[in-house]
Amino acid sequence: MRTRRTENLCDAVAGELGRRIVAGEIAPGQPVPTQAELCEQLRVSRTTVREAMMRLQGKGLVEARPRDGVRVLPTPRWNQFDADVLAWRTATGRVDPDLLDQLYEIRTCFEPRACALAAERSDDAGREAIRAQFVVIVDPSSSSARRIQADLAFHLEIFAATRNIFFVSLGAAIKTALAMSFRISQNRAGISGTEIRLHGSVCEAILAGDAPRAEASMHALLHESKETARHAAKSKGLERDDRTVAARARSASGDIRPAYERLVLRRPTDR
Amino acid sequence: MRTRRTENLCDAVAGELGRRIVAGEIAPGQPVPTQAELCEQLRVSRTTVREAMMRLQGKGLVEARPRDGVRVLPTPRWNQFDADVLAWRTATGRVDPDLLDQLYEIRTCFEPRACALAAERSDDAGREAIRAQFVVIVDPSSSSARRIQADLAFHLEIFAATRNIFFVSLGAAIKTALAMSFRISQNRAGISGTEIRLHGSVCEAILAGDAPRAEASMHALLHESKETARHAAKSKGLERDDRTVAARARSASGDIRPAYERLVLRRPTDR
DNA sequence: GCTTTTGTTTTGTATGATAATTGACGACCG
DNA sequence: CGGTCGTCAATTATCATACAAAACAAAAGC
Repeated sequence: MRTRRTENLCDAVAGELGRRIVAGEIAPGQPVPTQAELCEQLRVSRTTVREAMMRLQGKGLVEARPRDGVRVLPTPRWNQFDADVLAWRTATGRVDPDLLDQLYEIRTCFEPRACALAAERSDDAGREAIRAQFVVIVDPSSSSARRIQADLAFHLEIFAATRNIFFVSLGAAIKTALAMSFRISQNRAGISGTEIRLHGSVCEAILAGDAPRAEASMHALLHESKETARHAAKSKGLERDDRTVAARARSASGDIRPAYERLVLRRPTDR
Repeated sequence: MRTRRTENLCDAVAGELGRRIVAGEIAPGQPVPTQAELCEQLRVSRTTVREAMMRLQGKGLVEARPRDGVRVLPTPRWNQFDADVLAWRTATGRVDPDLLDQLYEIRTCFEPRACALAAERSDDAGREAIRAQFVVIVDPSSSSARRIQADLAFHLEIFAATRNIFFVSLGAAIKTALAMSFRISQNRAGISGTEIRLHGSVCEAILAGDAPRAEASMHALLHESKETARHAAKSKGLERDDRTVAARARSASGDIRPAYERLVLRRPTDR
């Protein structure tokens, strides 16, 4: 794997504020605490707060103006296709059924067409990458986590095979939300036989270069998996996943300092 | 209109660097000048350079590491659906035919389905907004600029009518690129009769709540307009548009200071 | 009553100092 | 000869502080 660079302070602060905002703790139009207040609350310098704020500004979450402070922008201004924003939206610990529905709606636009393009344009390496992930999915000895990972990679490899940078970027953006969706679906029952069969159909069609069938199969797969996810989300709203639960607890308590310190594993200099 | 807040230094620097990067002046994997060098080149403080860098980092354009400096990430890591990134890509002054093709490819995924959803879900206000823009498009007395603006608004209103936040956000992201595309198509011949008719067909179908027809009409419109744009882009690559040409000239000369000063209309303190 | 001025609050920018990270190189040891 | 470890230096990361600029509000002056 890649060297996992230690998350720096600015990342942590941006994540903290970003999660608070997308969770709706500060309503659109409302002001975020002033930079001076955030310095105190989070025990970091104003430089760091400002750098974090710049990130949020770049994602369209907030807007700053002198004297008025920093205010949360209306949700249509948010860059919903930003990987961080989408990840923060799924980090609340509970499943947002609205998000799930809207996500399937756009996936239904994209993924069938991506399959068609992949069938037409993929090279040997691309096809092999897709096939390899499918093998893991059907392998009965795969653990649940491993299968979820492969399912995710399967979809991402299809995007990569389209040779259209927008599809690739879209995959990266929804990656986290996709993983959440898969976790919900495969909650404990594991993946259904129907879904495995449909994955196989998609895979075969792409390998065979059969664009229409690839498109149709993915369409069917999305329909099937949407129903599964919806049922799973309704019956029980995903309650374990350590990091997520911790985040929720912190968020509920309103206390950020201890959580922040846990996050970066050290304290800023005490004076 | 809205009060156009004066662009601040950090915005200008982020834009300058962002444009350089997406224009390919610094290849992926290559290092951006160090923050100290950028301070000198752009005549701004390191604070400002760093804040701009944070914005670029948030968009996945670059990654910073101590000792190694800031390096441009490979293009698949870029957030291609970020409004700024897409705007910078279209700010080069010349039309990138590859971008145009890929853009049409994703629009073909999205927009027909958006029309179907709009036909199913739009309320009176939404339908009226779409109709109003169509009226401007067909009005023979509309100026070219006005018609381009209305064409853009027409498509954005359709996204808004889907009541799916992802479509809305997508519209905002591709807005600038869409405008560029329209400018190319309507270069001097104006909008074609066929395109006007197809716009009408889309509009009617949505107002009538006829989802399949709305979808099909938009599909046809995209096909038609793609051909038009491709021809226009081939025959002549869009050569006027003051701001754009200025940006290209600056970019070619490699001199950034005068351009930057023009941008913010004043000099930083000379000491 | 209207305009102007002045003040206040908040973000914006600059500067300098110090800490942390990490790649490169070389010393040391097996 | 080869590998491991430590030292050094370059660069970003963080902090503290000061002042500038913008925007709004209230007071002052006509």
